[in-house]
Amino acid sequence: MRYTVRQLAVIAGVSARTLHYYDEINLLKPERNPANGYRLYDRTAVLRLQQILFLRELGFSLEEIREVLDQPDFNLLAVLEQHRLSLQARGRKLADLIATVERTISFLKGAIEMDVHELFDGFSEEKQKQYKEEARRRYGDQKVDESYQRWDSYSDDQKLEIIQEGKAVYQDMVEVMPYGPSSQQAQEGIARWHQHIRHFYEPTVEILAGLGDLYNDDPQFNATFNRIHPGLAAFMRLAIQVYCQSLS
Amino acid sequence: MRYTVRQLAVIAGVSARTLHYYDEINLLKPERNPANGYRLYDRTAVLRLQQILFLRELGFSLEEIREVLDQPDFNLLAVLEQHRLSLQARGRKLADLIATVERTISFLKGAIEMDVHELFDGFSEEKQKQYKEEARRRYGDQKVDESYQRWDSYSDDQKLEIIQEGKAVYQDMVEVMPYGPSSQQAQEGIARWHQHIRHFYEPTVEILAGLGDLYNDDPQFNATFNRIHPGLAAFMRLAIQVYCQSLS
DNA sequence: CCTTGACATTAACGTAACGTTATCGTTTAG
DNA sequence: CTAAACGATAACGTTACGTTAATGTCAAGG
Repeated sequence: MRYTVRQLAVIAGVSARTLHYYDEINLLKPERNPANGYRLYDRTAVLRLQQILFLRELGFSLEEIREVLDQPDFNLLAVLEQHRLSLQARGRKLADLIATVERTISFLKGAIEMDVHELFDGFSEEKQKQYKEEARRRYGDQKVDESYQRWDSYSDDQKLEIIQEGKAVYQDMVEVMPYGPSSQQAQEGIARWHQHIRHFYEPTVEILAGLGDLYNDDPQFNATFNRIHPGLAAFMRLAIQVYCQSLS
Repeated sequence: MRYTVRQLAVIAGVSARTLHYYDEINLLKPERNPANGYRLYDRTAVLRLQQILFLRELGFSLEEIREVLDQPDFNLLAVLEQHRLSLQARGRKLADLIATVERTISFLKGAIEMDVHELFDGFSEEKQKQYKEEARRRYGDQKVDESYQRWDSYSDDQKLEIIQEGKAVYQDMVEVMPYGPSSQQAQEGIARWHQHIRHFYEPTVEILAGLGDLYNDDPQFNATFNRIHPGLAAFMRLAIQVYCQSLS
């Protein structure tokens, strides 16, 4: 009994194109019917296809499969052991990747909380208290409480949206850096930033200037800004100072 | 400061071709020097490239990266969560694959033990006893014990080598099947097989003939041989019979 | 005998993300 | 002024097929 392409394809659960391709790359060459050129697969071809599909499922490339099958005295065990090692290496890489993505996710989540309320609570519990106390000293209990209320009144979606806006604001600041901190462009950027932080509280001139200092003097804030772009923290402080002068 | 392709490529640790390609697919389009058509990458391009490379490291496709970056209000967090899920799915697939390979390896190792001493001990404990008793009845205690000693004297590596040789022997038998069991080719194959099984014991004519019968009459042996090639068991028996006649 | 539908064939392009020539123009160092 | 070094574009190669497209073959029915 010999099979035509489609017959074998159906039996083996592959496409006819796949068999054509295996023929083309000399991986599985069937006999031919001289009358019409049809491919004819006999039992040995079926067996070989089984082997091919088996190894393919194990993740071997067709090239490797051909090498293995065309080597009459190949050591399947050694090949499989080797293959297992490379699969495990891939697994480790994938695990690393997932870990990285997860770290990024939690970093972003943390950064959102931070970014979101960075003006008062910052990063760690300790820092949070520090900022809060400092804020209470500088701006009074009322302002601080009001700020928290304001922020908490947003839904999660709204919070996210605001964060996105914040990112855009800082990105814009980066782009106007070449024009200098007192340039028209930079001042427009700071004005936008001014609007933006209204989501957190009603900013007074002192608060604005204080933020400019905070961005520079606090190592973590500083790092955050300079990670967006080197020199951004310093640029922001200068631009904010100019902005505040123009307000008064 | 603007960078040329190579300059940026060196800074970012990618190839110039990569930058050409990103330009080509509209992922990162630099300015052009109108005089000579050279690409010019400014700071914003550098920033965008950083983002691209970051997302690429996380396993995003360039298509996805473009969608993400060109959406000004994209939700990076949601994208990452989704991405994490697909990575984890890939991880599960890989783990399944590795498990399959490992099962195959231990199956093969088991099969080797079986294949290796199949002539006396076979597959299950029960079968093993059956074969052993049958062997003792047919060939005597001494022969059987000697056989086990002989086999046990080999190292694991040597055992593996012998198994490989066995596979080659049976493979050769398949290839000479078309010539018939009494053909020159088949008889040479049996002679080689005869040599091969010396690794297990000193074969007498009775043992040889008995093995030919065993290969056919025992369902598991029969299946093993016919899995190598349909009809191999029967072919072996016939060829062995001819071989034994020529010996006496 | 002819048509029709289901099959067969080969040829060709498309995929993702570049690597690798190959040819040709431009810039720069000596 | 020349040669090296760098820029540009064009085009093919990679993997494992999927997907048309054009064309030939076979069995069954009218």
